[in-house]
Amino acid sequence: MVRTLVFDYPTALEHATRAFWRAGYAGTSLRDLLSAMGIGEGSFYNTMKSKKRAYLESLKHYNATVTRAREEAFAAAPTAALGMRAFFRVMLESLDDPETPRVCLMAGSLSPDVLADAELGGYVRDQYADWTRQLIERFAADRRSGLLPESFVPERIAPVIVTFIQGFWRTALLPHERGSLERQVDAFLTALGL
Amino acid sequence: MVRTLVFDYPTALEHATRAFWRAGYAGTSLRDLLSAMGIGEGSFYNTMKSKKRAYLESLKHYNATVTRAREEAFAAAPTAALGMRAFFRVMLESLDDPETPRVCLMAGSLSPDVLADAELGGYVRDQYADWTRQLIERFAADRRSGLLPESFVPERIAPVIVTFIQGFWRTALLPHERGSLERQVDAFLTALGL
DNA sequence: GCCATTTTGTAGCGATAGCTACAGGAAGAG
DNA sequence: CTCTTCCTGTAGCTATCGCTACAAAATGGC
Repeated sequence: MVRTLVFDYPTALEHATRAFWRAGYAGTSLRDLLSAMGIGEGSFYNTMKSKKRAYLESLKHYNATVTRAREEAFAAAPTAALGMRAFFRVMLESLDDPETPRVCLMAGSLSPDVLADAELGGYVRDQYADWTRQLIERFAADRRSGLLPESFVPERIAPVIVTFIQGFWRTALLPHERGSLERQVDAFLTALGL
Repeated sequence: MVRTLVFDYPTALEHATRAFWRAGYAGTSLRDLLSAMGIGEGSFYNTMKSKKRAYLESLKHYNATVTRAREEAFAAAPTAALGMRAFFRVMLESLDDPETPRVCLMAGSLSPDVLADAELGGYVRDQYADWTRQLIERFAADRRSGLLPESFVPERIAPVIVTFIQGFWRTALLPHERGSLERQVDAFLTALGL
């Protein structure tokens, strides 16, 4: 080794993630990204090699932090039903914070431009498949324990929840009075028997 | 008047609509649009004046045809519950047609780039507000007739359906075996009591 | 202190974005 | 048939896209 990196990689990745989080993949230009990260083209292409890879790394970082916090809220609850409520509560709370973009980086990745790329699309698809599977397993466990009725079929309900969440983030883009989305979530989960 | 338009405006608008429908607002370049419409820049800016206005006209045309067909399927059914089933059936059938884009132009307009523009965003917001109101009124009418139970609160359920539909079109972007989305819709509507 | 190696900033690449200027052609009015 | 009016195609505008070439700067090993 001869010369060391002058910038802090984790910090730069964090800033890149927030830039993508705010404006999406196509909506964030390389110049936007660089000014957010506080580095120049030279450093960027030396470590990231492409905008696409930067997005992939940002997605992984996002999932390791933001998504993880939601999953932990879900897992920490005593029942799957309460876990689901906790999961949505974390999402709703993020909408109260003006510093946090009113979108989800993962939900925003369910778009034609991201899915068109083989590597990005593959990652996103895998993540959603994993996530759906985790929901199913947790619901199935609760059903075996008698915490959920026999009529509750995890394989049927889990995908509906995943789909609703995609709609949730779209709806969050529209102006809403405080509590409107919260009521929607409550009505939705109540209808599902959660 | 001295010289008449050499191209057919309705046909050109139809082609423009399909181009936007396929690739979205930002995803459709002016060159894409022109080749789809079969006209040149001169004719385009003479009648459309801007890409933004072309998109707005395309949105209106889409709503007057595609969206209208869905709403008519909803309205023609004997009950709101059956209407909702019919509404989703029209959407699901469009997914079977390889010629039809696996997206909804209106749902795709619920995106930051479209909402960022005051005129486009205003139109989209109004359409969604109108649509939600129509759903509520129809549900309320059925409830008064005793076709829906007292526990069914239209103001609570209608927004949930609108949100779910946004997620539906996102989920439709992912590869699914035939019937998977159909089962989701059935599970969702059944849970809502429809 | 020097050298080898890596990082850094600058400057600019070709491609494409949405849009405009404008000459030339077509058609109704007289 | 001519004139006036408006439509149409071409050519090119400025700006930005993601990315690269490359020289200068910086640092650990010796």
